[in-house]
Amino acid sequence: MRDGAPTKAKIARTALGLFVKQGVTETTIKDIARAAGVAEGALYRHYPSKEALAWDLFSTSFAAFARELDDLQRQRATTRAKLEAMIRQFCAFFDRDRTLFTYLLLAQHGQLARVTPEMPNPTEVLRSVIARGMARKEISKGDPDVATAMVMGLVLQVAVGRLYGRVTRDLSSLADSLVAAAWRVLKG
Amino acid sequence: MRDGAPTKAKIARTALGLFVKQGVTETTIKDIARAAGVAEGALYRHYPSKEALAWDLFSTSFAAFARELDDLQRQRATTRAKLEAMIRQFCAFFDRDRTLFTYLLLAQHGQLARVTPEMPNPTEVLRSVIARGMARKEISKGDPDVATAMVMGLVLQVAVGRLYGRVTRDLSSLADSLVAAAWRVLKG
Amino acid sequence: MRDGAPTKAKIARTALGLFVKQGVTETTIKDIARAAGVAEGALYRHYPSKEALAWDLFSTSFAAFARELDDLQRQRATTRAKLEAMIRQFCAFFDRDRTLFTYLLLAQHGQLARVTPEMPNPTEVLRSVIARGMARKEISKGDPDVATAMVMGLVLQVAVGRLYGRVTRDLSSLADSLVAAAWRVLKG
Amino acid sequence: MRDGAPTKAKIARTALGLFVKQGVTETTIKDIARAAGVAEGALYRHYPSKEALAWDLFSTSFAAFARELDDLQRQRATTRAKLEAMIRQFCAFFDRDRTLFTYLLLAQHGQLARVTPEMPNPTEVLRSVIARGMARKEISKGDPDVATAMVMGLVLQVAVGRLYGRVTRDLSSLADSLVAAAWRVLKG
DNA sequence: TATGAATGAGGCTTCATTCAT
DNA sequence: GATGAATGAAGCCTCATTCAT
Repeated sequence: MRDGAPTKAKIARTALGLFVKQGVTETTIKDIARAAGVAEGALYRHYPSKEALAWDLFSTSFAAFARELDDLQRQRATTRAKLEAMIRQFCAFFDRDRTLFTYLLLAQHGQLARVTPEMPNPTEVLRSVIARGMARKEISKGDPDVATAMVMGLVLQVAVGRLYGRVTRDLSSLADSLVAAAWRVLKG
Repeated sequence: MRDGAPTKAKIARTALGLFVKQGVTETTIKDIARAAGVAEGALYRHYPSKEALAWDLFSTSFAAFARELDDLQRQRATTRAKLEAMIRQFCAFFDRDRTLFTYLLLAQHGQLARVTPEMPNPTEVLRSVIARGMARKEISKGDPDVATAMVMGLVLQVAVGRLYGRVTRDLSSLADSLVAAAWRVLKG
Repeated sequence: MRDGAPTKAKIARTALGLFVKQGVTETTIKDIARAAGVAEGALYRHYPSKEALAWDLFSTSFAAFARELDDLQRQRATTRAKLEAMIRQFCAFFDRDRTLFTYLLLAQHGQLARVTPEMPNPTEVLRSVIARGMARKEISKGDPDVATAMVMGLVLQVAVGRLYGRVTRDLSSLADSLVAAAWRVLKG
Repeated sequence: MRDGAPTKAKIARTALGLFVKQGVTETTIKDIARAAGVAEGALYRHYPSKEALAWDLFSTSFAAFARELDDLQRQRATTRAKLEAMIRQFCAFFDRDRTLFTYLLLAQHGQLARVTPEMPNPTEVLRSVIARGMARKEISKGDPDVATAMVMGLVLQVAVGRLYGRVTRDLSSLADSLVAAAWRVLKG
């Protein structure tokens, strides 16, 4: 993080880490500048405001992850296969970049409120898979929103446990268990 | 002489609502005072600081809820009955006081970080029930922390869905489904 | 200081102590009330404001002390006797009520600025004795204001030394030295 | 990029004047900022707090003045010459920068309480000269702390008189009288 | 582009004073 | 007379943003 990286990337990465660790509001421009090794004013050369930085960090990756999930899901035929691919992707994402995962899916900053229905959205992708599965009778019928929440919660809360150190194995190594549990929840 | 108790209660309730809606940091003393219909200084007769107010609100009810869960659990014999009682309690709590539930269990303010191991803790209560159930072979063996996270996530994420309006039925009316799903997760 | 004394006296004495120890501005009504064992509002039954309290404490005793000095001085014939009587009175006053002495003569609160020329004033009494002594040629001629300051400083700074613990004997036991020194200063 | 040094100097000088005129506690950040012609926040780029500013102003010059006195004293052989040099330095300092002199030696803000025994200290310098003079029998024997207080008071109170307008000549022009008076006090 | 000093609005808190009881 | 809760102005300080260099 010293100097090789261009300033903008350095700022983005540093800010992400601080946003996750302390929250967006609690992170000051000075914090970011100091940690990134640049001057305070430098940030404004690349982002119009702190809020814009927070949103840029969020929206870019949030949509990208949703698209990844959707691509994966499309390449599978059965609900079971789609679900499995998606959960494995969640786990892989977490293990690869815990900080970004947390920022997108666990942190309760205000960004989520700015997500519009048109934006690609991981929860929506999961929901559509589940709803289709119900229609196809591959899983038991029920409220698709409730089912989606259950599966999402199942996975995310284990990620939280990993974050806090209560869960000690990598998420990827728990993927089989997560998939099995999710499937039992959906299969009824 | 005037009785300060009603003012204190008004401040506490108002602050809770604002903390949940906007976050603790984002809520100003002026916000609280205005919404509670008191002067800014009034707050400081009842709480030493905004931070202390946020913590008092959290810690008092957090521990109380954990104790409720524990009492319930003790009065049941089987793991299944314990689990069911606890999940119903979560649902009832949510339906009765959504704001408080959110503040204690969903909001990501810094309060959770201040919970000490000695404090009664809802997650710990659930974990001990699950760990015991595994020992007694009433549920399938596995990492109790992972299982706890799964069940907790299952329930909490549905509460989140309800909060955001995606789930439209009261949690209590979904309790049966939640218990069934949780049981399938644990039963293996 | 518990209860026997009437409230007003209790407040006055307590306030004086705090004013000297911490300064008037730095002493709050709450400080006074707590130390005096009364409610905050009680003070306003006896004094219109904190400032009025500070001034009352000052002006009453300041003038009284000046009158004492003046009485003493009048009862002596020679400048030497007058000077000696006054310095002994300073010492006795300090030893008897160090706190009040400090408040009147050493503390740099704003009260001194409110002293009007008509008010009896210890420095003025000393000055008139010195000026008369010069006129009578009992002491060497010079600027009476300079001479007054020298004598006053001589005595007061020793009081300061006593206060801070650098000087360890009571002022009264140093009175002879102080008188002798003052006299040498004035005699030229 | 802008150079902060002039701003810092402006703040320091302005604050010093206000601290002397009204006292530290009675001087607000707004007062300083307005008088210095800068924004309130500017102060905090140069000093961490108002208290730190007050202390910095005090401690820097207090120690420097003590060192000056000590240098002067060392370059003289006799107690009489040392005393004379020091008193002349007091007078010159007062005449050159009355405000700073007042802040260091006359104002009763809390700074004096923070002076540690290791810090160079004008009173200590004077005391050591007097103590040595007594040991060498150049002046009459006695309590060196009492003698120090007397001489110090002699000089300082004349400065006070000058400040308040009762004494109308510059201190430097009174130096001879002060030295003579101090010497009479010490010579016994 | 980068730097970091300067700005100034606004946040948290204190505290003299008032007032209902 | 006394109590202490309530008021609200004002103080100190923070921090996103601007701007001279």
